[in-house]
Amino acid sequence: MLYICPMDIVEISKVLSNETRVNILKWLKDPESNFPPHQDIDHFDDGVCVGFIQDKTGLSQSTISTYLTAMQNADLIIPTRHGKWTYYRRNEKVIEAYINTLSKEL
Amino acid sequence: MLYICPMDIVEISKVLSNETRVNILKWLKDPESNFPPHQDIDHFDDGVCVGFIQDKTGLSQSTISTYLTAMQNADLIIPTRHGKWTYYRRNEKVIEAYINTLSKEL
DNA sequence: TTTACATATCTAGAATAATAGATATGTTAA
DNA sequence: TTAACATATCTATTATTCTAGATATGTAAA
Repeated sequence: MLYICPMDIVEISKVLSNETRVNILKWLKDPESNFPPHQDIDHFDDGVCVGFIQDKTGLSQSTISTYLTAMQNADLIIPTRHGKWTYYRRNEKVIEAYINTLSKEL
Repeated sequence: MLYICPMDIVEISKVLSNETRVNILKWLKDPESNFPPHQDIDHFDDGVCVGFIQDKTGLSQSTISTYLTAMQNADLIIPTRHGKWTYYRRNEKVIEAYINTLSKEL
């Protein structure tokens, strides 16, 4: 079981206090249903590229990049670079640990 | 099982994105350990009065009142008036429902 | 019926977050 | 190499949150 510092509750809650960021996490649960197929690779094993996420939200590229960086800093998502593209996938262990921590601490 | 609208994730996460508010929720889990006994009543059945919460945080009265109002608006705590004092206790059902919703939706 | 007290609300300044345009960085293709 | 592209970072503006002092409201005691 992954240990999440109780102080992280605040940091992760900050990420979840924005609807777009919550939606991104939800969409990444099921990329096949929520995004078109990638061109260079035929799977979503490393997640979804930034451009697709941006298109889906309708927000600017810089805003989405900022959001994804914040989510990555909170360890909620994991980036992988493939050529020109950065793919983001959920960090299931941290998400689960966060919910477990809430169950215990909150 | 209480239904929590997925949109409430954002509202409740906003409450939890502040360390003082998280602490208040934690303290209210075990008032006997975290607060002195009340004068007029010899129990914490309806929670803890605002003044005690304010003392514990060290923040101003108006700030704590604002926090408690926000937490009440998010249904995380329940107020009860006894004479001059307002007591706040946790809304366990909503807290549990929030965590359940996160488990399913997030 | 004043006075004191507990809490809520109003008002405002400071701090932080949201957001996008411009620019920089890193990658691939020509 | 240059050019094109994907993403990240910088800069700046607007919006929201934090926080407290001042004031209002509601309750109980004198």
